[in-house]
Amino acid sequence: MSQQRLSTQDMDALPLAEQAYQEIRARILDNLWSPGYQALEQEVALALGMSRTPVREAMMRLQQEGLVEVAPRRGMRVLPVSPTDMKEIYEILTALECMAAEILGKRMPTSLELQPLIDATKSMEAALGREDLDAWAKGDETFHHALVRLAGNKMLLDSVMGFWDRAHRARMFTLRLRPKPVNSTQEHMQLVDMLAAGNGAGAAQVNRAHRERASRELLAIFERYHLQQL
Amino acid sequence: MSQQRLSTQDMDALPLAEQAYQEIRARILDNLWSPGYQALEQEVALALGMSRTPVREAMMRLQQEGLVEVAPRRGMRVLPVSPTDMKEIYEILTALECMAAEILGKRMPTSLELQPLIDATKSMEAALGREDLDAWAKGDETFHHALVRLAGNKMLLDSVMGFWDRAHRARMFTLRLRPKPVNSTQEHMQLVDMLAAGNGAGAAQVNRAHRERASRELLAIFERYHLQQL
DNA sequence: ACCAACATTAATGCATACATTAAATGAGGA
DNA sequence: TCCTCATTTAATGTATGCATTAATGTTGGT
Repeated sequence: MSQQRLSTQDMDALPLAEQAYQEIRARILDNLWSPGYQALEQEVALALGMSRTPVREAMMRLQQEGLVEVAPRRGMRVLPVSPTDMKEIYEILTALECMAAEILGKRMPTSLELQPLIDATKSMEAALGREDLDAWAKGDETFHHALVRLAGNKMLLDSVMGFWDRAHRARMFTLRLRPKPVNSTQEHMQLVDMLAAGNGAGAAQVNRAHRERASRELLAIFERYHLQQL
Repeated sequence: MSQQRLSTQDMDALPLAEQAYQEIRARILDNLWSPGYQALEQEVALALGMSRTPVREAMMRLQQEGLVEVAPRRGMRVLPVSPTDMKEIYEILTALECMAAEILGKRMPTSLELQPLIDATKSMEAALGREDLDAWAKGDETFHHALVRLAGNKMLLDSVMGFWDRAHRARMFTLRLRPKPVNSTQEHMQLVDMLAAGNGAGAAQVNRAHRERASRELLAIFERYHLQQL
C-alpha cells in the first residue's frame, strides 16, 4: 500500500483520520452498520483503504461519543440503544433544550432570527401533507437545531448534537411506528410565539411538555413492541 | 528506549495511553501546565517516558473534552477558560444539575441515600470553620457529585463531570477571591429537605437559585479583576 | 534595507514492525 | 467424556520510520 496517496492536487484535503471518522459515523447513523455489528481495526482499515492508525483514532473518538464500544479483543462494536439509554438521553436533551429555549426567550429574539424556526415548521407541515416522514424528521431536527443554536451557547450546541447522534437510529426507526405527529406544528408555533414574546419561562415550559410527550411516546413504543435495543 | 518496559509482574497494568491521559489531565487540573502552555508530542512523550503514539491518543482525548487544543504545528496547547466559557459551562451545569435534582426529588430518595449529601455538607461546614477553602471546595464537589449520581442517569453524570473539569481551574482560582461561602450550608440542607420531601420541582428550583448565584458571583469576579482568561 | 524565491528544518500524519497477551486450540490424564 | 494445562493464534498496544508540509531562514535582486 502506498505510503501516501495524497498527490499534488488532491480533492480530499481531509486527514485520513477525519475521513475514517466521518465514514464510520455515517455508516452507523445510516444503519449500514447496525447495533451489534463488530469489526476489527484491520478489517475497517481494509474496508476504508487505509492503515490501522487513523482507523484506530476514529474508533476512539466514536467510543467517546458513545456510538461504539471498543472491546479488548473483538475490535469495535456498534452500541445498541436500550430503552434506558433513550430515557437518559431524552432527560438530558429535555434539560438542555429547555435551557436553550429559556435563554433565547429572555433575550427576545428578533423575528428575523426566529424565521428559521418558522421555516422549519412549515417544511415539517408540508412534509406531513406528503406523508414524507423522513422529510418531517429532518425538519424537526432543523427546528431544534436552530433553537439551540440561537441560544448562543456553543458548548451547549455541541453537547446536544452528540446526544442526538446517539438517539438518531432509534428515532428514525420509531418514526413509522408512532402516531402521525400532527400536533408538532402547533407545538412548535406555540414555542415560537413564546420566544417572540420574550417569555423565557413559558418557552421552556412549552418545549418541556413537547419533549416529554415525545419521550413518553417513544418509550411506549419500546414497551409495546418489546424492543430491548435498537 | 526499551520497546516495552512492562515485565512479568508490573504494578501498572494501565495502558500507556491511559497513563498519559491521566497524567496530562492531572497536570492541567492542578495548574502545573497552565493555560497557554504548549508542548509538542515528542516533548510530552519524553516527559512521560513513552513514545509519541500513546501521547497522541491522550492528547486527542483531552482535545475532545475541551481541555487542550491541538494546533497543527505547535503540538497541544492548554486552553484558557474565558468568562464566556464559564458562562456557557455554568448554564449547562445548572440545567443538568437541576434536572438531576428534579428526578431525584420525584423519586423520593431514602434518608440512607441522602446521607452522602448530608455528610458532604457537614464536612464543608467543618472546613469553613477551619478556614480550609480547599477542603470546602472538595466537599462541595462531593455534594454535587452525589446529587447527580443519585439521579441515576449515567450519561448525565459523565457529561456533568466533563464540564466540571473544564471549569475546575477557574473555580479553584476564584475560591479565594470571593466572599466566604457562608450560605452554602443552608442552601444545601434546604435542597436535601426538598429531596427528602419528594418535592422534585422545589429541589430543582432551590438548586437553580444556588447555582445561578454561584455563577453570578464567579462572573462578577472575572469582571472585577478584569480577568480575560484563567 | 526590504522583499520574493528558494532551501532548510522540524513536526506531524500515517504506515508498519514488533512484543505482549487474551482467546482458541489441542493434548493428556482422570 | 470431560477437565486441565500447554501451545498456538491473532489482535492489540506501542514504537519507529518515512513522506509531506508548514515554518523558518537564506540568498539575490531591486
